[in-house]
Amino acid sequence: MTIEKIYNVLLEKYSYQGWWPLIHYKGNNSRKTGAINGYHPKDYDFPKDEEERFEIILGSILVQNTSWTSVEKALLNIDKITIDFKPKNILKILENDFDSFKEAVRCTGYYNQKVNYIYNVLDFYMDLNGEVPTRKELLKVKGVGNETADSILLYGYKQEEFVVDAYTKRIFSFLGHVKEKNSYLKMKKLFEDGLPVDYKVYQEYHALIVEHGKKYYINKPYGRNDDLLKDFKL
DNA sequence: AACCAGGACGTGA
DNA sequence: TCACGTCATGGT
Repeated sequence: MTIEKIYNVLLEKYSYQGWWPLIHYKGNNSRKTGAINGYHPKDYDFPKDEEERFEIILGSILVQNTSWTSVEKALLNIDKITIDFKPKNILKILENDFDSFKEAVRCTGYYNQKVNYIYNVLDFYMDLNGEVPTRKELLKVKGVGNETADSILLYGYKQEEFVVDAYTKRIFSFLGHVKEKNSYLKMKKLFEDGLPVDYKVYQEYHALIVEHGKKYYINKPYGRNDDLLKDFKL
């Protein structure tokens, strides 16, 4: 009940976020905290093809504990050394020009392991043959944890899987909806139980949480200046 | 000049 | 399970 109410407050305040950003999407989308381009507010009909889907998957790995500005740079770097973002051709770059690829993603940090993670996901993706992966299958891939799996499913496959991130934990523990150290799955369930089962709502809510988190939940004590959601504290 | 970023993994209690 | 160290570049 309250979870849904907070969604409406955030949407009212920040409006539509247009996640997941895609580097080749050119629209009327001048933006916003730490973001550059590629957002597509109110349009939930993504990904439109395999290239966009795999760009989302690549981004979900690269953005682990990293700002999106760095990820966008990396994606543009990759774009320069590949024909397109089809997994087949990304794999080709990895096999034929490993060092260039590594250099392309260096700016996102942890680049040694991220390159390996990307290879693992590629390998996994090829075996799918176009099928939609299950959450359990995704989690077996080394480099894909809870949040990355849910991001891939929610934004890459329009599956109703709510994404929980660090800001989600900070905001909703500040509000008193969860205990400080609740497990990922417990928090995920809180949102999935409190919302209509709709991938568009899930996509928008997570993006709004990040936007709000960037504004009030970076510096400790978290939420100190959160004038927007203070009324919802339990 | 610490501190954080749209985390995940391996280890040892 | 759970707490903690590690991975690393770029911003503020």
